[in-house]
Amino acid sequence: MLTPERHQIILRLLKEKNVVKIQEIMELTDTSESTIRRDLSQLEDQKFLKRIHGGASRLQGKLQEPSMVEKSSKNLQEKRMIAQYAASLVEAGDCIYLDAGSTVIEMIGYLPLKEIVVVTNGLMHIAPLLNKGISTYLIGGLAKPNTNAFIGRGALASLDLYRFDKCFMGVNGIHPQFGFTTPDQEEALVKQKAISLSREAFVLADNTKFAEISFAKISEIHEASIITNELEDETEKQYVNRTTIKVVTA
Amino acid sequence: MLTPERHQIILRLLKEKNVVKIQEIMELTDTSESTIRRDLSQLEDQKFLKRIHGGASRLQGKLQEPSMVEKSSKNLQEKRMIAQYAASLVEAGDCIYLDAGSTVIEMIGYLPLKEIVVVTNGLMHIAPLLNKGISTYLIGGLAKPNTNAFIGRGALASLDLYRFDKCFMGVNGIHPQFGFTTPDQEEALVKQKAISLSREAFVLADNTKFAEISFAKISEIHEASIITNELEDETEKQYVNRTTIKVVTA
DNA sequence: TGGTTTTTGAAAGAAAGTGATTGATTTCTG
DNA sequence: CAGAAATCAATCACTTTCTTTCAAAAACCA
Repeated sequence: MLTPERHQIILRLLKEKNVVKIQEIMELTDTSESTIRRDLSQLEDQKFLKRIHGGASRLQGKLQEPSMVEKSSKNLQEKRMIAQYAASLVEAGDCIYLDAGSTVIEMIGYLPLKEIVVVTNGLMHIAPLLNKGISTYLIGGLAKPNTNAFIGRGALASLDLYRFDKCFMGVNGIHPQFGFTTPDQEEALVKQKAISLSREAFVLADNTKFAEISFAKISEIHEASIITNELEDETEKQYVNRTTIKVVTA
Repeated sequence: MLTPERHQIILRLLKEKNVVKIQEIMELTDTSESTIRRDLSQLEDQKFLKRIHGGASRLQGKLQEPSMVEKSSKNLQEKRMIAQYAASLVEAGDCIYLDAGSTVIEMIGYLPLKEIVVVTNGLMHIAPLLNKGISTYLIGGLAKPNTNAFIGRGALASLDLYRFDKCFMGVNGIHPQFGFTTPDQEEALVKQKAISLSREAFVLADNTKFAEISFAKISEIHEASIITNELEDETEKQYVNRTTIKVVTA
């Protein structure tokens, strides 16, 4: 695993949890303690986090925001392009599943108004969906702090009540060996189950995501499509050669 | 448990209660007295709190939170009194159900922080519960516009996964013949089911509510209590003669 | 391919965190 | 006010985590 990949994972974890233990990162990245320590030192030098005894903590204050805001706004337009295309796939009468996550949430604004039913595990999706007058179901389960997603046994059991025409999944990374990845195993289980209940699965991923726990081997998704923006080289294309890939351009 | 996590917990406790005992923190964090003492010393050095005999107290000054900003509504204060009393019934280790609704939501601020699990069907409850660091489960189901409650088949099925020590229900009205009432049948079904899964049921009702579809005949609730503020006459008391009634006064 | 640089994992001693104990101090109670 | 109970600071032994160092493995480059 490449160094910047690990760094991404660490920062993502921190964003969700405020505090991460070294032990935790070791397990997730399958690397040694030494390596993680070096990573944390580097990230601390770059002012991305603060090292603490036993791990690292997010540094709160002004220094954090500019980089994050900058990044999100830079990616936002690309996310919207992807989201808009994904939304165009939804047809009248469809029952669709929307995964929690920032890319998927952008779909809501572009969804057609006609007679669709949406099921989701994303808390933040509810308000905009209801605003559009769309029939909205939330699956139950344990509320996961900071990500506002629902996971766990309750979530899985609730999912069993539904069948979907299409599901749209967010993703943290795409890895040639592990498939689609996310840093939280519980979340991975929910994604996995939703996919299994859906006739077609679509994965929304901007091209920064091609670089954590896998929730589905690419080959396991039968009718999967990855919707992304421009890929920079052929190396990335090899990751997705077993699925349809739709590249959205400006 | 990492040091900053404990510090977070301590500060959160202080934010709620102004004063916190060492004993209390020990139980909540499952650490020794020595450790908590050290934590308190550090936090005092950082000017986050003031140590006092037996624990710590919030230092009053600039950093005060605007906790009682919204005293405006007369009804709100009565709701809060009722909610505060109801919250005081919750004990460490309890698994409780919180009904959607404006009176019940006021309970959240008064809930004890120790090791409780909350299950709810109220969308608006999630954020404040997570803010307090409480383990929070949402039942699934159809999102009902405007009330932000979850109802329907999915909600009922999700409920089946849980058992509650106590449940706290909002109510629209109390009627001598029909019992507790609510205008939406679907919501009534959810309330009914939650009550049936709970060892004890509490109904929160300010006295304006005494006069729609019943979700439970009063006699059907075995261990029910109504928590209300002052009742104005005996007529109203007759409504509740088959249950415990707790009248909260200022 | 062969040499250089970078990355990695392991090990040893240093540092920090933890829990128990002691005896002093404070608070409670009759 | 006096004895009991609770709380406190200081210390010690123990555990975990940290830093430093070094050699092996991997990646890089000509």
